Amino acid sequence: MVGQRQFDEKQTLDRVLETFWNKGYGATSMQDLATATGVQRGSLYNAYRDKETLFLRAFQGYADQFLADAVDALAHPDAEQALRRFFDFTITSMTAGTPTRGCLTTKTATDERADGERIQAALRSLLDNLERVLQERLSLEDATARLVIPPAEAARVVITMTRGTVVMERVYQDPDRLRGTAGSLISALLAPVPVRSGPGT
Amino acid sequence: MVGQRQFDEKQTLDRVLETFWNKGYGATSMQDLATATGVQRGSLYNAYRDKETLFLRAFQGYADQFLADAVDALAHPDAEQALRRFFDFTITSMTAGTPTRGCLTTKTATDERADGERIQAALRSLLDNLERVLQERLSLEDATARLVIPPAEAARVVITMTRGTVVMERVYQDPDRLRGTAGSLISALLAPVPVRSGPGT
DNA sequence: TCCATTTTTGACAACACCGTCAAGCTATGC
DNA sequence: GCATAGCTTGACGGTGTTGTCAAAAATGGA
Repeated sequence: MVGQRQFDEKQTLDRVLETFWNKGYGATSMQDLATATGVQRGSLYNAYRDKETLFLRAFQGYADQFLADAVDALAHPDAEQALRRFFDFTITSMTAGTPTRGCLTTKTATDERADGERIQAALRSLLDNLERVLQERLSLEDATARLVIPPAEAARVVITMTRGTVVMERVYQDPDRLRGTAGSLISALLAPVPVRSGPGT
Repeated sequence: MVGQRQFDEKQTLDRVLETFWNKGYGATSMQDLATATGVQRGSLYNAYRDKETLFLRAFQGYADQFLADAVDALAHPDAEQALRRFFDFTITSMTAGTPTRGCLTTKTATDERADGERIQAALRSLLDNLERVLQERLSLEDATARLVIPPAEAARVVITMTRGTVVMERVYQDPDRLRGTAGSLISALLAPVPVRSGPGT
């Protein structure tokens, strides 16, 4: 292999992701990415064809990590705790940085200039996967025993709610408020732990 | 008064609003607004100082109307129907147009280029007002009788949820799905109508 | 050592954007 | 009818953006 790539691809994609995350897809220029990565604009074009393709590369890494972290958060034996950890994870993620960076998926979804079909598909894919793992967790018996609506519906409500918290974060910049609202939703979704009067069914 | 304004201000602001709504704040240029309104760019600068001020003017009209429509939707004697109408109104609003225009408030909130303090304040104001009218409605007795969480918390959950549906609309473009998710949330928030065994308290 | 291949680099064309400004126009009030 | 204040118009400077390209540099293999 001659004429090897002279920049660290992983590190570059990390910084590209960070830049897109902070500034949003539409507002990020190739020059911004060049500056952030230390890789010349021309090299980025050469390596990734265009801005959209570069975004998709970076987004893929983000999506994989996000999904894995979500699965981790949900892996708690108590359904209520699992949900709380799930919301906590998303809120912590979106409120990192100064100023807070928000949620890359949501920012991109609402960015009029991120209207490429491939980008839309990538967003759908991530949300579909999140809904799937959430539904799987909520289908475990400890969850179904307390859920006041079917797991599939609850999963969709929770996913939609996380998207909502992202928007509220943008407006109010108050993580505690978000956690409070998430807690309220959890209270509504889960009935109180049934008092067991014996080793019944 | 000499040298009168030569364009219809109301019509102009309507078209400005429409353009911002369709394209988003950041992606709308003054030239776009000039083209959409038929008013020259220079005239717009002369009349409204700059893009942000022009946006605020147009947004004020939008916010007033939105709030009034929300109050209308909530003015139903049955709490469940009131909530359903509320969600229905927001979903209908955001799915109008082709392609669907989404929600102006949410698009603006997540637009990195709409970071002016006045814009942020305008967004907060609208959401605060919405939360207030929602809380008032949910504090009526027919609602409190069925709500599984306090009215203030429920109002915040519902507002956050509407923001979430906006994002989901961007990604999936499926109004029925949104209505379904809203319905699921309503089911969770409201306990079944209590069976009255008599004219008790 | 030298060649072939890929990357890097800096410059380029074309376009869009913002905000300003001087000159021209218009309508009101005298 | 005319002066004048305010609106309109078109052009300008400066900046930023995207994507391309030819020339230079780097590198592994023959």
